[in-house]
Amino acid sequence: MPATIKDIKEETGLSLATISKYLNGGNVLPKNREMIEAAVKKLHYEVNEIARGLVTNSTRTIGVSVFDVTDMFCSLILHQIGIELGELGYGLLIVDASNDPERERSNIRFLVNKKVDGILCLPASTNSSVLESAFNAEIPVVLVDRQFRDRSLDGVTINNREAAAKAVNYLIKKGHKKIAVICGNEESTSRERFRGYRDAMEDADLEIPKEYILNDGTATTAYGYEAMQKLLKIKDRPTAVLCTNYGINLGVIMALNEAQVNYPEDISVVGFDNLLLSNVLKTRLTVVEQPMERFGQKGVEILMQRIREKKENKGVNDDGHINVILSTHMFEGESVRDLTV
Amino acid sequence: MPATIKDIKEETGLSLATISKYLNGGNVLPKNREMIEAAVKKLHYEVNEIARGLVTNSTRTIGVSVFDVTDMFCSLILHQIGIELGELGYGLLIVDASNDPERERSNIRFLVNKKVDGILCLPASTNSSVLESAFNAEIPVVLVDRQFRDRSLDGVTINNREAAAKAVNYLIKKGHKKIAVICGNEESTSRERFRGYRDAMEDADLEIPKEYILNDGTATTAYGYEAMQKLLKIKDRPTAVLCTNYGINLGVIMALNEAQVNYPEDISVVGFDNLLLSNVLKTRLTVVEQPMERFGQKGVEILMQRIREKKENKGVNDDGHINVILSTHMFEGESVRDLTV
DNA sequence: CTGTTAGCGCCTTCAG
DNA sequence: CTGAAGGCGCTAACAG
Repeated sequence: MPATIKDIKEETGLSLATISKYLNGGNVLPKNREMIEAAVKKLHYEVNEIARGLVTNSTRTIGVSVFDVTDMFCSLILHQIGIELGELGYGLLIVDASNDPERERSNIRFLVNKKVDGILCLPASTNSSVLESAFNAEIPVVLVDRQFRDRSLDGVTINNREAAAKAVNYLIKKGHKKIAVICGNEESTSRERFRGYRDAMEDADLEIPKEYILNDGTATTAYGYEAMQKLLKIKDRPTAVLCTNYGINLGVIMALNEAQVNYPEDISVVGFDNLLLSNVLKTRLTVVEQPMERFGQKGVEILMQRIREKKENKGVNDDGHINVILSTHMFEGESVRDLTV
Repeated sequence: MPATIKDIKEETGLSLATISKYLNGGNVLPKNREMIEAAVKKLHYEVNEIARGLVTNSTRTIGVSVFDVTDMFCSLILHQIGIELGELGYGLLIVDASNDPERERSNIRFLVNKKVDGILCLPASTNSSVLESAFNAEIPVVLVDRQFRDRSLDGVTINNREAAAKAVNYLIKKGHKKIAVICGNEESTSRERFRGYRDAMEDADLEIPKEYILNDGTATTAYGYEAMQKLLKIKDRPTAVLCTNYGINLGVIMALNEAQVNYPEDISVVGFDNLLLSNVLKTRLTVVEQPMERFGQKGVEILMQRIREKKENKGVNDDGHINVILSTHMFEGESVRDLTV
């Protein structure tokens, strides 16, 4: 059995209170300090955070729920959040929804039951009801990357609509007129990016044939692959395609390679996120870059603020939300052909 | 404040014991059951796992420490472990070492303080001392993928030496004689794979020029990139290169693309792990496939066994270790040129 | 089947 | 600066 504070009381002859105070950084007589330190070492004493959490009603632990750990986007954000939280002396409890809303719901409940001080969520679900248990327990929640459809919460995102429009405008500037889009039909990000695509096309008075819109699946590599195959079969093939996320982009590249269709020669490709993939491909991809580190940074920052407020006000205040909008940047790779020359 | 068991006692008039029993699946009179259920719903009651853990001295939570969350290999295993543990009704606490042994050490301590019932570890460190705090607390630990240099623990691995030899023999069978290797110099996997490479070369009486051995860095994409660049500058260029892990493989592909060196025409490439990359590249990679799902499955299985044993024997028994060796498989892509034809 | 009583390991008043 | 006492929320014997 691991040593408890009692064992070190026996060892030192001091009282529990004194030892506890020492462990929490309080002032203790030098000789007592030494005695305690010696006992701690000798008995391999480690604080029982469970017991501590019970009395302080705070675990110094943040729950992080991601829609899919194997998704590069998620794991990069997890990485960043881990660093951020580590510096603040907070631990993090990571749970993976594997893109399953039901699992996500029970994951959140798990976090609530574990009494995390706050939750950062990259939701798989589109409806805020997955967070019900957190709301009931009055645990602060901050969304990262995605928002819900039914109501907006504290969060950090980019302006997805604008970003997609920027990408399309880039294509237009390069002389493209026949531009297709492949995007998911669920998450807020996909939906907003689709709107951005449409905005830009309309603003440029460009027609959008029905078969140029591929948005009847989830934003995965598998869907990107499938959608691109469809696109290649169209008689009036588009000269460019917008992939509204990293996964789709991967799938598109797979389909192009398989069909021996070259980019940018035969078709131009614009995607999102300048992650690993782009560096491994012979032809570097042109993409909308998101500030990956800042998602985590800002998310943690907002969450900490909320936790502080809750402690001070003795309750969650319900007046409005903070929504940080990060800026994006077009990375010019070599996957877009310039048709104006 | 979230509701406690006391609140639902007030609400129902029942005693704490009855309510507790109900919550833990015990038998209760139907009408009482209904009362409790109603109160639970009304008050949004959720068990406080912290308090429960304190008294049961078990958190039904497993700690998982990975060397790098952003590493595809890690995240796939995390995914699998999450599913496995979910089915068993266990939660998991994920911590990320970011390849930093110091961080890993404090992460493990964090898990210990959180009183996890067991730990699954994909270590960043090469020495078992990072797990000291877990050993002291007598928390069962199972290693996944990697072993330590100083002593072996319960774990699940592949036979890395054999796997690498298999890959080299494949190259030899295809007529290659000038085979280089790029591998890390730290983790057990890299070291073993290097030995396997040497075994196979020696068995075939093939010479290994010094400059064919690139093993003075960490097994990362960056190192793979750098090492491949060096390899390309050699006068007597090898006809094939063995990449001892996925990251290195990525880096190698990057370097080849950049230098406009084609594979398998100009140089053949064999790597490890048939992950995303292979599907995205035009030329499918020939690799040693590891059974990704089984790492997690077996790891969880062993850990659960240890936890059970500990509970029964009231202590960790120290007689020997379980080391499960998973089998591997050569996946034949198109990245190896057949020199025998 | 239900209720009463301890106590898990720790922190936090409050006296001394 | 130190000690004694109470309690965080829950479960685990018991006794009824």
